[in-house]
Amino acid sequence: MTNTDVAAVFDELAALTRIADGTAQSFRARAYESAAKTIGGLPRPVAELSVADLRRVQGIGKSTASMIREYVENGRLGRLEALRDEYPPAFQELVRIPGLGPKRAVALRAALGVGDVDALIVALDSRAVRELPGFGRKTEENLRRAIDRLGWYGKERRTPILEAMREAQRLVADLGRLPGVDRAAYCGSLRRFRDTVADLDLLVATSDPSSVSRRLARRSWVREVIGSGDTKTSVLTHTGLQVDVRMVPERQWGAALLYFTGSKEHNIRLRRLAIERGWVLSEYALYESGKETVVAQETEADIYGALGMEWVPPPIREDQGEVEEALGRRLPDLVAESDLRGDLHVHTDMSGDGQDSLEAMLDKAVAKGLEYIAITDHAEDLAINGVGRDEMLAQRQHISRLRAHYPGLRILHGVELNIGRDGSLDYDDAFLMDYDWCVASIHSHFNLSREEQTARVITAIAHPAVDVVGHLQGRRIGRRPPIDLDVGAVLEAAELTGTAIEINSYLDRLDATVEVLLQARGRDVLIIISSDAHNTGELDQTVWGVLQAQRGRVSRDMVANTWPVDRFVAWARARRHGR
DNA sequence: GCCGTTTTCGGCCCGACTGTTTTCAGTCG
Repeated sequence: MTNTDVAAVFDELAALTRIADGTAQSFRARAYESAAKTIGGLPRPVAELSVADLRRVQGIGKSTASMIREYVENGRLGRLEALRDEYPPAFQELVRIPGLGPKRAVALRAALGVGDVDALIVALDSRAVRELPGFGRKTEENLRRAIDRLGWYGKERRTPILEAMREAQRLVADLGRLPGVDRAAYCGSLRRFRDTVADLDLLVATSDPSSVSRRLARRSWVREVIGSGDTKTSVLTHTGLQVDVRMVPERQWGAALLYFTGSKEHNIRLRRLAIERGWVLSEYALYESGKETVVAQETEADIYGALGMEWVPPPIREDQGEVEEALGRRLPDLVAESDLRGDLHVHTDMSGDGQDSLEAMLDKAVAKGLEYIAITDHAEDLAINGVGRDEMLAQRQHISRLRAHYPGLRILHGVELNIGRDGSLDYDDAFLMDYDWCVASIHSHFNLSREEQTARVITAIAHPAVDVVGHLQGRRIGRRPPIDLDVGAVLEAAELTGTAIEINSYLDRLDATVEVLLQARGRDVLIIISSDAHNTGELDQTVWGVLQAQRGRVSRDMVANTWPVDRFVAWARARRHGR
C-alpha cells in the first residue's frame, strides 16, 4: 500500500463528503483533500507511521490519523464505504453536470427519486423538475442542455482524461509491483491521449498470467471482476471505471502494445500492409503467413520498421493520413517535450490560487532547464484570486532584483488578464503596455452566443498588449463544454495580429482543443505550450500539453516557446513596441 | 476536520453570476 493509494482514498472521501455536506466549500472535505495532498508528498511510506507519527504531520489530526491507520490495517475505510453506499457512482455523475451541485442533486433524489442521469432525463421530460422549490423552467432547460451537450447517458458515457490518467498511473504502478509482473503500461485511447476514454486498457508482461490474474482480482481497488480468462481479466473499479488487463510474455510486448493502443482503424491499415508482404500482424507478433516464423514482435519500432514505416507517435494513430506519411518517411515534425525552452504562463502564491513562492517557481524552472519564463499572476478583475496594481508593481521590482540571481533564466514580468463580457481587459492600456508579457483568458460568461463569444475573443486578440490567448474555450473536460466560438474567425484574427494561441497543459483543460489545433495548421498561427502552473510540481505538466499538440499535429516550428531565448524575446518586444 | 490559541471554539481566500426569489440559494472559480 503506497502513499498514492492512501491519498486516492482521501480524495474520494473528499468528493463524497462534498455531496454529503451539500457544499463545495465543506471544510471537512477540504481537510480530507489537503490530507490527500500531504500524504501523497510524504517522503516515508504512510503505512509505516503510527498514529502519533501521523499526528505530527501538518494537516493530519486525530481523525485523519486514525482513518489512515484503519485503511492501512484493514484495506478499507468504514466512513468511505458508507458514503459509497449512499452515493453510488451513478448518483455521483449527476453532480458532474454543469449547473447541478451537491445540494440540488440531493434535492432531486429526495423529491423525485432521481438516482442517475437517465432518471433525471425522465424527470425533466415529465416536467416534474420545474415544480420543485428552487428549480424552474430555466433550470429545467439548462439541465437538459447540459446533459445533451455532454452526451452523458446510455453507452456514450466516458471518463475524462484527468480522472483516467490518474487512475491508470496508479493502477500501472500497483500492477508493476505484483509478483511475477515484469512490466506494466496503459494503452488504448488514453495512450493516444484522447480527451475522454470509455475504459482503461492495461498491458502486463508476465510469464505467469494465471497467478497475476488471481492476485489482480484481490486488489483493494477492484470492486467486481467482470470476466477473467487465460490472458485477459476485466474488472470494475469503485469509481465505476472498467479496466481491461491483458497479460503477455515479455517478448511479445511490442506487438501487444501496438495492438492495444489502436486505434482500430490504424491497426486495420497495418494488418493490410502486413498481408501485402505475405505476413500476418496480430497482438502477438508480425509473422510469416503459414510458417509461424516471427518477423518482429519485441518493440513497436521493430514492427513499424519491418513494415517499412517510421514509428508513429500514439497521439496520431487515427488513420488520418499518418500511415501514408510514415510509409513515405514524411511524418510531421511533431513538437517534443525536450523542445520546450520557455514557459509563459506561470502563477506564484501572489495569485489567490497559487501555492508556491516566486523564488520556488524560478528555482524549479532552472532545475527543469528552462531558458525563459513569464510570471503571470491573475489580474484584478478575477474575484478572490486576482491582484491589484500595487502588488503587481511590487512584484515587478522584486523580479528586477532577482534577475541577478538567475543568470541562466530570462524572467519576463507578465500577467493573466481576464477577458470581460465585451472583450475588455483589466487595468488600463498604459498599465498593460508596461508588462513584458500578457496572457488573456476567459474566466466568466461561458454561455454567451457564438457571435458574442467570437466578438469578445477577437476584441481581446486585437489589443496590442495581448500576446497570447490562454485556454481559448474555457472548457473543463467532463464538467464544462467549450464556449461557442467561430474558430476560423478567431484564428484569422490571431494570424493577422500575430497573437499566439495557448495550449494549456492542465489535464482537464487541454485547451486549445485538437479541433482548433488541426484548423490552425496551414495558417500562420503561433502556438504556445504552457503549464499554467500554480505550484512547482505543475511546471512539469507541459508533458501533457506536448501530447495535446502532437494530437493536433502541431509541428515544432509552430511553437514559439521552442525558440531560443534571444529570438523569442526579440519577437515579444517587437510585438509590444512595433505596432 | 485541522489549527491555534484568547486552552474550548471560531476561523478556514469569498465575490460574481444565475435563477430563483422578493432577499437569497446554489454554483463557480
